[in-house]
Amino acid sequence: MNKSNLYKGCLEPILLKLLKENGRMYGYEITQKVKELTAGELKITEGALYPLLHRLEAEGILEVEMENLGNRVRKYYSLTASGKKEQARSMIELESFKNTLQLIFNPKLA
Amino acid sequence: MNKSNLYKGCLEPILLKLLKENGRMYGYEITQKVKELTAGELKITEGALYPLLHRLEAEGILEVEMENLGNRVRKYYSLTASGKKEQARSMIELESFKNTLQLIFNPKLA
DNA sequence: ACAGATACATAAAATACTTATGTATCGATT
DNA sequence: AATCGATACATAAGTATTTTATGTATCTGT
Repeated sequence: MNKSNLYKGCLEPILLKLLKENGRMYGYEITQKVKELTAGELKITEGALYPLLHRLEAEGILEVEMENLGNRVRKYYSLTASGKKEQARSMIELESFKNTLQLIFNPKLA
Repeated sequence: MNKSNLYKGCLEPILLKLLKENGRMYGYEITQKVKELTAGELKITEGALYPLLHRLEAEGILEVEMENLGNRVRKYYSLTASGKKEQARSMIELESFKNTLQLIFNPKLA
């Protein structure tokens, strides 16, 4: 995902957040959106993204709609009802993660 | 390290930070300190910690002093000069990580 | 006609951690 | 004196996530 190890484990929450914000997105669009949002700091690799999309679809968290562009196919993903719950849970987990890091890295502020 | 995947990649920065704050620490002490600081939220496992300590020592980032407690041995680790640089670098990386996540999860505030 | 962008996909390797297990000492309790 | 939980080290197998590399194919602008 990136030069820094820190982003490991963040791809799923990022993906869920983007789908929540944007309704439906396709893979390539997601990679571009993240690059844009982070001014190039974070680059989602396709090798990480596509398998994740497939897994989350298999788990019923995402659903797919195929769309034809002339001769190409585009696969739009969106959150299912279960996916929306999972997204909310994921955000709570992220909050907790941030708070925990605060406790270690900014003990004065705690 | 924890139930959440998010902490992956954080162990090294946490360790370096603790050693910076406390001068020198031994493995078991580190696991207890993290548990204490985070009120039990984050538990460093020994299976993750000890190999990391060994690796960082091999890389010249940490140095060890053995200490005898009666019949037991305790291994105190501290940052080398190179380790101090690495610690500083690691904190900058963590800041950048936090800022990048902001851009994705709190786009309004950016 | 070609290069670079768009758009999907997978497989092997690397990485980082979890889980399980092992050894051994120490202190407190029964 | 025996047992248990805490202290203190260590490693190995398994799992999960991501990187790197590779592949296919279309579209767009030059």
